[in-house]
Amino acid sequence: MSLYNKLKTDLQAGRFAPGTILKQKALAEQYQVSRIPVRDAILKLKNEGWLTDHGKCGVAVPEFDALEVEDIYLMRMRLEPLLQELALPRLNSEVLGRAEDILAQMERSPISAADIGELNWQFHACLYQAAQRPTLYAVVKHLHRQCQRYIGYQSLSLNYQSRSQAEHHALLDALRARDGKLAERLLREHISEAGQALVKFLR
Amino acid sequence: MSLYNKLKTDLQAGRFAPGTILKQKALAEQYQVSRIPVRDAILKLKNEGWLTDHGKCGVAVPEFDALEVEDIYLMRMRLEPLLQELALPRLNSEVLGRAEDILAQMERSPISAADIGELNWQFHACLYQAAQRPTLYAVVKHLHRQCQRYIGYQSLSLNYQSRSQAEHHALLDALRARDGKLAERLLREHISEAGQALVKFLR
DNA sequence: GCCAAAATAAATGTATACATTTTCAGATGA
DNA sequence: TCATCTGAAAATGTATACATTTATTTTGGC
Repeated sequence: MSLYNKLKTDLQAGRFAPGTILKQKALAEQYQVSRIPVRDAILKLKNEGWLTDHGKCGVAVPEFDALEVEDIYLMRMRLEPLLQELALPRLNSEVLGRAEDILAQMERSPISAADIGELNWQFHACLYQAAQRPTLYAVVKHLHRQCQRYIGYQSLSLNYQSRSQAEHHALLDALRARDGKLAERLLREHISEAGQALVKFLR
Repeated sequence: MSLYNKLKTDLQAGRFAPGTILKQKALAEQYQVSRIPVRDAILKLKNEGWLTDHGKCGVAVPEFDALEVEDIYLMRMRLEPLLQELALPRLNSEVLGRAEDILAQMERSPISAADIGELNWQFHACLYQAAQRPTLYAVVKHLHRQCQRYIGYQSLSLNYQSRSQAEHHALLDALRARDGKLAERLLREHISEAGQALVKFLR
């Protein structure tokens, strides 16, 4: 496992408080490697939003930023329905079945908060990939990953989780019925509600 | 000037044919540096779409991909009007004046194709930045930069350029008049036409 | 002659050492 | 007292050397 993965895991787990400033040398010693792999990992993590430049020297673990979350959800609300629409004609029973399986997995308790987030993405990703639009998919995936940074810290209320799960089932039904308009609306609302819940939590 | 900038300039100028496979050692010798800065530059350029992984070994200059362009313009059509709408209430005479100046610069001939692309971005960026939405702005900027890769190779027809410029003026007028609906429609059409022209050119 | 497997070559990943840049505490002067 | 300059310490950038992984060629067997 590369240092990049280790560092990302630790960031996702919240082992570095927001605002913490990380130095290459300190990280190298902490993880028992030289500074070269540290530099590589930092470069990648900066691109993914897990770290930000801190002036000319060092990188910082970004603070929580409600405005950033708002932006991300605004974008998701516009891009994900588009991607789903492009996927709709290509959704066959195999893909729909896989989506169903993932939903079933999410209902098996107990399950960690981090796993819920991952499975949630797996569910949508499985549908999105059917569109065979790598570029659009890559951007949507990137936005999801950005959200993970925030979701990782909070444990979603059980109340929210069950509503979210109901929405997943409704969405899947609409897709099965080839009701594009309905599916689009359901997805937009699904994202909107998740975004509002997260922004509310952050303030 | 860092190697990253040098390499990017050369890629933007089309000095590496699409499909070319680049090796770290070869690049290091070509640019007279060690492999460390080469690795850093490659990592960044991969993230920006200027290079793609080539199996387990080496990176490739990506081929032209009409589907990628289509995706990018579909996204831009949905994100840029949103960003402009958020910017509208904050557009003051200073920002509008700067936008006007940039338009004037674009009309000064002669001007290179690369400069037109850059000025075109400056025009929209100047308006977008007024929204003060760094996250949304960053994604839009990224999509623009991706387009540059394609635009760099073609020299736009004069016919298209004059129409595009007329659209810029119409857009600016709508913004000055605080007509959000009109500005949104004009921008969406502006992007749509640019996308269609580019996709048509690529096929 | 063709395929598989070992040996060789080449490319990338990483460690150490050194160069350059940036930071910051403390001295100096107005 | 405050701003600014300066020099040491610290951080990042880069080169070289070595380790590991991946690609290619060669060789042996069928």
